[in-house]
Amino acid sequence: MGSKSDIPIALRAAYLALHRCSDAAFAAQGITADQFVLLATLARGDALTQRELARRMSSDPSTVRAMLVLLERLGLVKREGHPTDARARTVALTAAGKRKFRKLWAAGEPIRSQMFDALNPGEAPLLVQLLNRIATALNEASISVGQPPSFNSHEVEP
Amino acid sequence: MGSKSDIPIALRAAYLALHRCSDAAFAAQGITADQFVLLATLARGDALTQRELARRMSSDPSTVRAMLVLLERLGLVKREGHPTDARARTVALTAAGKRKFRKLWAAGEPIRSQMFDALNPGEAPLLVQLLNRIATALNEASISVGQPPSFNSHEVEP
DNA sequence: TATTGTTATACTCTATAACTATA
DNA sequence: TATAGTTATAGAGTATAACAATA
Repeated sequence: MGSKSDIPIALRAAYLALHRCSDAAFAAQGITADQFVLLATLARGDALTQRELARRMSSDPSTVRAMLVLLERLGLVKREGHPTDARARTVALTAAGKRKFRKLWAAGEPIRSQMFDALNPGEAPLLVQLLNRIATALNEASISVGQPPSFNSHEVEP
Repeated sequence: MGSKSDIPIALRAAYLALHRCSDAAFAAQGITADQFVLLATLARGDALTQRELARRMSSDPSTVRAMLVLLERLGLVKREGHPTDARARTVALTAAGKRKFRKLWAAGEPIRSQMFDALNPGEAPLLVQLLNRIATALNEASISVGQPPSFNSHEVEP
């Protein structure tokens, strides 16, 4: 009964530690940990719709919109009309946004190293795999609860 | 270079999935995931000071105070003067708070099971261990950055 | 002097619901 | 009818700084 109920606790403690370290590391550049995640998501897949961006950040379209308005004011992202779907808008990093992200990525390197170095050889991929299994299980569960059975095309990464 | 930068992503995805599932599971009882964590922390160690409570939740005294005011209004926790330190106040669950927590714990059982069942035998303790190592590494790092070198008595659990 | 807690304050993230304009 | 995005709105968590009372 021990480790089963310890999983949520350990997961929370690790994530909050990461979040605080990230906030501290990026504060000098006026960026929050969550804003960094948005920028990083754009950096690895530009010209996403807001919906797709929200999905990849495992966030909410409304939340993402508020963040985009903020980052647009800082000149780090730009939104343009979607080429084929007039309802949608595509989001991308500006040139300044790309420069900013490179600096942020460098500022975050010590954090990634600290996490990686806390593990023995081979444990990092394993950890990632276990976390992904858990995330998938939880997300599938919430679907089956919230919606009637249906076809769900459910991929994690492109 | 892959799994190293995947760790933060996977950690975030897993935690946010947990947080959303928890919010959904507790919403019917008018409690948030974070409030549940506070109640659970009190349930396993009653009569803590607010500072100690904040530390164990890896949160902030000011944040915890706001949550306590809210939970006190709901009649789930009570604060009393500390027996020996007149500055401090001890926090404890009320009888209603204990009943509430038992119901919440039951409501959260499916979530804990989904996480546990997503793992193979023996992987759960391993995952907890890896997460704890990461949290410790990150917390120690933030201390050594934020403060001049000094003696730091740094334990995780009593 | 250092510490516990309170207060005031502000900002970010989160999320729902109603709305528009397209598909 | 369903979807993409906007708007209004609300609340919850986070955190800093100044302050009182006490150690």
